[in-house]
Amino acid sequence: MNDGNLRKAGLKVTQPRKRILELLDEAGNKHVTADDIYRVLIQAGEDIGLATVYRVLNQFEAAGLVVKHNFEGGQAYYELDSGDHHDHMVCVETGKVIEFSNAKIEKLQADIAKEHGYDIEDHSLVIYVRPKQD
Amino acid sequence: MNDGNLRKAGLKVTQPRKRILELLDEAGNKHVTADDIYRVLIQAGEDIGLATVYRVLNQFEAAGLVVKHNFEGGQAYYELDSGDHHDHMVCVETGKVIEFSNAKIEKLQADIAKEHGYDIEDHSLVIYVRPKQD
DNA sequence: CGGTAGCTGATACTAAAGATCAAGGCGGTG
DNA sequence: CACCGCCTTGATCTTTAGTATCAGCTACCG
Repeated sequence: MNDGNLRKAGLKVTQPRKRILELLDEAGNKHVTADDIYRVLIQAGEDIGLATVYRVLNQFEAAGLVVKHNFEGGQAYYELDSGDHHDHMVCVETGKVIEFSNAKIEKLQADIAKEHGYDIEDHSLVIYVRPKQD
Repeated sequence: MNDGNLRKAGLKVTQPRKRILELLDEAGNKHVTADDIYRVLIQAGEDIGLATVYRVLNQFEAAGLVVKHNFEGGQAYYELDSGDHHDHMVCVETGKVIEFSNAKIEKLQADIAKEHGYDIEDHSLVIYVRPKQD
């Protein structure tokens, strides 16, 4: 199935890599940490090392299979790269993460970079929000 | 001079706190890490502990005196809070950091949050760029 | 099948940051 | 202006995220 993705990335189709890819797929648009993945797999009786999880996630990122986010709080969060770029809104009360994308904002960013003589390589926009109350 | 800021924050005006505040002031809009500060102060012959630097920076942040940025790369960067919010553009080649602010982007963010039933608490926008070449 | 290059898990290690605690300094009170 | 309490400090230990190392294993090409 997804094995093709691994092959295309020049990675051997091994048990740990398949499992991690599956798990990321199941997670959908939930964002998980390396440790989350490790604990779920251990719980499931897999014989996997934490180092492998970090290694594999780095390889996946380099291969463009996953995207790594550095929200606040030290740990990196990962999600499958769905292809369409999006930004994140994190609720500071519930921890919920909402994805969104807005073409105008993207455009404005490109403009600003150009004004300063740069091209955009990448960007990270995180809006920290709290439930509207009135 | 700046001692008032410390007092207002309910912090005793001590040598380390004065030194760190001075140093942040001198740094201007350059962004420094806790370790940068520590090394400069040690170099200057101060008798200061790294733990103190971290502690004081956290207190400053809580007091709203400084802003903490989590760019990529593990270390947190600090700068004096000038009051006017701005975002950052980081050159991936030179490491240069450019500050900018754009009212339209701010507005769009507020709109997006509202659409989803949230109010903005804070936000972080970092554009990673590289010099335009043609 | 069999060889080998690439992968894995355990473990040791590094770096950023926070916790602990005895000793010291700030600043209010007299 | 000297004293004393309490906040602060520096040294050090601990924690946490992530990387490096390396002997043994495994996918996959023939």
